[in-house]
Amino acid sequence: MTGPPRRGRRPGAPDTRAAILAAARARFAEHGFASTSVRSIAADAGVDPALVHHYFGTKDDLFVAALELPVDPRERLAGVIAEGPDGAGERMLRVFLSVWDDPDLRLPLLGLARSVLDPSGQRLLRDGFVPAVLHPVGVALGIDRPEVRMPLVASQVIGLILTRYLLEVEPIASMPADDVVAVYGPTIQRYLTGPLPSA
Amino acid sequence: MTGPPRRGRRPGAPDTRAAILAAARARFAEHGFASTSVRSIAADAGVDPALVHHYFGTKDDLFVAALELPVDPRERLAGVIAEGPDGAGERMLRVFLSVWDDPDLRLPLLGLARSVLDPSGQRLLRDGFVPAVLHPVGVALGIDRPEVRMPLVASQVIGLILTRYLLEVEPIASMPADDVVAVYGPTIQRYLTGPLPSA
DNA sequence: ACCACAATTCATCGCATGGTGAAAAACGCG
DNA sequence: CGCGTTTTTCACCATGCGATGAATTGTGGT
Repeated sequence: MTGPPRRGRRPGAPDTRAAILAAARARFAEHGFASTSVRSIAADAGVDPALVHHYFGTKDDLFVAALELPVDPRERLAGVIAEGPDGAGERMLRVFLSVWDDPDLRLPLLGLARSVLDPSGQRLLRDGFVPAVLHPVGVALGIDRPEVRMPLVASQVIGLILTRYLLEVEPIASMPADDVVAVYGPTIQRYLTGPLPSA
Repeated sequence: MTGPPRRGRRPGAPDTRAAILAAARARFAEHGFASTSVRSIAADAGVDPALVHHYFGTKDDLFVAALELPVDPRERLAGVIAEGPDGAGERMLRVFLSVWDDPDLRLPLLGLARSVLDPSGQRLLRDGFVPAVLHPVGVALGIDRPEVRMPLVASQVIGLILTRYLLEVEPIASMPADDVVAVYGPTIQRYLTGPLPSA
């Protein structure tokens, strides 16, 4: 594969890059995009701010580099679809919880979620997550009026994520995943297959 | 009542104050606290930035002045309590919707909600709204384990408010209030009086 | 007309931010 | 060693921010 002599990555100390990425992830996760300064990230990484800009470009570039998700969330939802609409609410919920409890995904997701209220994140959620991730699941499940039902699902999932992981409202934040599924599962299920007004 | 000669408010043009307040409300509602600059507010009001600081003090002072709610939200919830737990979910929902549809409250509430993810707003919601507004309602309703049930209610209400008024996810954003109540009422009701895990 | 006081503007200060380009230090290889 | 590349730092720039205090304008009361 490596045609030419492959001379990249010579010296033995480019883990600084990783340090910067880690610091960026932590900062973005805790304070969101707008309230995070490149300088603070550099300080956390013990590095000159210019170096940050040297490795990753602008602050936006750093943001997407730091918050890039290792896996496509849609893959994880495949299992939900396979078994049809019965119990799909509970299964979806388990997928979301397992994703958020994955240590590799936690910080990137927090970073994205923290920035959900400024314009870019707003569009990402409204024009990206709901129509590109959630809606297809509804279609694949074969439920009626997915364009109505999936936003309803989103409204509860967003509320849950927000209270559990961002605001850390007790006792939701420290509730075992099984209890969360037991409480919210029926809600999601009702939004998926229950009655709708003016149908 | 006015003991001394009452010499206040001499000239006939202090509606500039009101203009500043209106501009502040609009800006805060659209961009939140952090992303709003005093200068932009002054520009909107057609006024020098220093004047803003002259009337209202610091930016934080302006924020609380602009977002002061004309009424105590708890008053509006009184009617919900009176009739007991039956149908309380639907009644609570109607109260929240009527509050958010009140033109006088809309901008202040949006301003508060937009700032819900930075530390101050986070505390306001987690340590203020839930324990000081929602929890007492649960206690007054006489339901069991209100410290668990009311946060559940909060998680759905927050998700609904967010998708309907902040993110404006369709079709939730343009759904008639009656339909909203029909969809979410049973959910809230189940959180109030339905089964709980490990009880 | 004059004066006191409120309303408003001007000119700045100090600070933090994102970004840039050139210089310097560290390092591997021949 | 000494060269070339990479890594890292230094010294800046332009901008936008919140805030301050002095000056200016406007207005009403007497």
